[in-house]
Amino acid sequence: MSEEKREEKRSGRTGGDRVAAICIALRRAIIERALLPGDRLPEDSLGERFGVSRTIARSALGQLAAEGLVDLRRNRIAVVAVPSFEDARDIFDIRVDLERQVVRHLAGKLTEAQVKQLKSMVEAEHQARHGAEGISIRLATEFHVRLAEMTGKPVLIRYVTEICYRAGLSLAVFSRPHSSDCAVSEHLELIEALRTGPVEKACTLMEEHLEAVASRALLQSSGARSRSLMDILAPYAE
Amino acid sequence: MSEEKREEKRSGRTGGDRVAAICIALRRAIIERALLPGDRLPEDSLGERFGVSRTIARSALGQLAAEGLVDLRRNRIAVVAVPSFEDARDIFDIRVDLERQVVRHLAGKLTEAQVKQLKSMVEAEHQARHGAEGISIRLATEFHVRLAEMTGKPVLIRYVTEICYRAGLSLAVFSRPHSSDCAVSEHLELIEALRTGPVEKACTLMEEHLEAVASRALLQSSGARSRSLMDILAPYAE
DNA sequence: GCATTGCAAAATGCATACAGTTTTAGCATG
DNA sequence: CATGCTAAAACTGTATGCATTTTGCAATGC
Repeated sequence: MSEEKREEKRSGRTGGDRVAAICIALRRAIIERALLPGDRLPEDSLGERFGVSRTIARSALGQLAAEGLVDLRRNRIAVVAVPSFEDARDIFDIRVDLERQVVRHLAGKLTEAQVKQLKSMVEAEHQARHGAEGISIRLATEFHVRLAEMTGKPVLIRYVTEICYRAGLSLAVFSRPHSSDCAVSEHLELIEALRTGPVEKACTLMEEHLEAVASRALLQSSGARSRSLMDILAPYAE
Repeated sequence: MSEEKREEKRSGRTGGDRVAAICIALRRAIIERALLPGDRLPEDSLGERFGVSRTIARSALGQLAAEGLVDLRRNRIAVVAVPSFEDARDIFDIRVDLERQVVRHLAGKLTEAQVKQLKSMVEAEHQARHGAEGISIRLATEFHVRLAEMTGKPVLIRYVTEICYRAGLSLAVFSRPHSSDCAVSEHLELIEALRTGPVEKACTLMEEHLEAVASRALLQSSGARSRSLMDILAPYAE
């Protein structure tokens, strides 16, 4: 019996979905730009890092590929997806439609508790704005995902989440470094519009916000790096 | 371009032509209502039917689960997804947005060859309208998917395809049997509007068409059946 | 009659082995 | 120094085996 198995038994964990755990870790690494588009993701190293076999790592890669975050080519090492400029444009177009639906469902219907939670998330964004760029981007993304979650509509949540992560990945390709991709003030205005109600006002605000985010992504960043996958993922392996 | 190749592009997965082949077969069986919501899909039987190991069957099920066509629960047999009424409503809401984008991209820009191809597809629908109900539904779905493909936008194609299949699955749950879910004449009008051009007219037509499809789905069909998975899939295993 | 228990069969979760392909590294050659 | 060749290393594709969990069903008790 392997070390991991013993650990599992001792901690009482029934082997709760390890594929999902890896997906979550990788999504986070990608959205925080710890993993950049094109970075390689060999099944072996992944499995080793997370203490599972290739089977599990492979399954996680398949899942992420279905979400558009990973590129799989036959007999080739998986890589973090590299969205084309056209892809990025299409992703944002779809994102606008989806998030408009979120706004329509939420405008004027947020509870006090929800408003409070959203504000605290924006506060966290504010705190992080001079720290690591990756954290800011993740927090901004999580704000949008949280909004979707507040609709309570599983299908909408799923698509908004996916498209937000893909948008974040696209920005990693096309936005210049250190451009604040999601202005904190815009999120605050959005909350206010959602709280006070008029649907059209809130929709417009969301559209303008997303269009602004997309517009800020203009220059292409390159940056050859030589980093170790094992090191990058260290903080993400549970 | 072959069906499989298109599939590869759409899902971004080349990993295993065999996985893709099973996905295609199952999608088709589901959209044709040969497989109904709730039907069980054991890895063993699937693998046996398609001549592959459980590994491959399992991977295909994972892919379809990511697309919302299959329900996976830990340690349980996979089943064809059973969308709730709310899911169905949300799926159609998203579908309207996505297909509106398709229309906006295509209106007034279709080539003669494309118009011809679309018309021939509608003709096929017309031919099939008194045959097996499943075939009609599949052809109608393929019409919408083909429209999306004509935009040449991979991201849009992927989401429209997925949402169309999910919509078809939803109709299997909620539409009464023998209600023609996608009127042939509406598809013809749509082609005409796309050909002659005015974007707004075409958009409105698409919205009305999809709203009509959704509206026709009112009663719930039940139907306990005792059928063999092996038999059902016989015509779908290449 | 109906709920409950127990057990064998069935099915999944996961690791691993092996075959086949791609990538890499080293080395010889021009 | 660049280029091409070759063999080893690295990596993926797939099947299979074992452990664990669920399921079907008959026996049991109320």
